[in-house]
Amino acid sequence: MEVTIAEDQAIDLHKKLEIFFHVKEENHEFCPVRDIMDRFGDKWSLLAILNLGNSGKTRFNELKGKIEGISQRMLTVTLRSLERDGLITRTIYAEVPPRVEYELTPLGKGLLQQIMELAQWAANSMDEIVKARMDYDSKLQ
Amino acid sequence: MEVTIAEDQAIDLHKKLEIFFHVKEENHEFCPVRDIMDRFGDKWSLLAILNLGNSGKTRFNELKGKIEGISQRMLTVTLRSLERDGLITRTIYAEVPPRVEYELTPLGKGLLQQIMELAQWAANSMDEIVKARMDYDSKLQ
DNA sequence: CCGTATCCAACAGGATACTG
DNA sequence: CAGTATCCTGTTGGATACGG
Repeated sequence: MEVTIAEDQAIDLHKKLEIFFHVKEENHEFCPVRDIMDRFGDKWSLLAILNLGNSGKTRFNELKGKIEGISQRMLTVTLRSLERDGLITRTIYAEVPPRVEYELTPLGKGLLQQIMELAQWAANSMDEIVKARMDYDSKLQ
Repeated sequence: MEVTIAEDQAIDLHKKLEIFFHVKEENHEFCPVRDIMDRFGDKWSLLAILNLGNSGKTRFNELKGKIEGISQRMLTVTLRSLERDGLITRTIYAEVPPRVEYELTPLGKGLLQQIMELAQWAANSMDEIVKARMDYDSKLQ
């Protein structure tokens, strides 16, 4: 029974890969993995998404406090990029002092789900990776 | 019924986020998202994993041909890094000319599954992102 | 064939100072 | 408060040449 499930998953994965590579051949310019990495492979985007997911509607400096180590410049750059891609909204309130709030769009929440899956895999696999790395390094003297 | 499912998912996601941020607080040095990006946020790692998943056991230059645009240097660097983390194996055959084959480990196959999920999300969301971007840019004159 | 070594350009991103 | 502008450094990764 377990074997059957594993086999089904393997077949399913292989089909996905076939589709994926087929799409790639049809349209030479279109490669989802490259696109993912180009858009979210920077230092701060995923962390911003994650914190907005956890906190809901959040102000600029509030967010800056939550994302440890980010500079004001990079938070601005990151948020503008996410806004441009339709992953977050930016709401300006005409007050003094000014108030600006950021929030995930439905699209952004979809990405958050994917990030969480990946983060969970990473969390679960971390021990194994660290162990593999130590083994590898120890064999180089 | 649909609403119930959506609510369940929202609750599930929120629980995951709570756990995630709780872990982060307990161990200040441990942040899966940062770790993911540090390890796989480079230009070539995910593409290498993806191609090894599609092709199975693959030789160095064979892989170089499949990953469009990668230099010899970067393929070496990328493969070494993945090997160090226990995601791929490197098998050297004592022949002339030398033959070296790379293959995903079970751990690497697990990562592949995650990548595929993310790639599928990206593929499905690409139209929406492109549209959002065009809207954003058009509003800047 | 499968690398390593060296050099170098491009760019991400940090520090700092200034504004509406 | 929420940015923008400017400068500057470190790292990524491409090109090239060479070695086992």
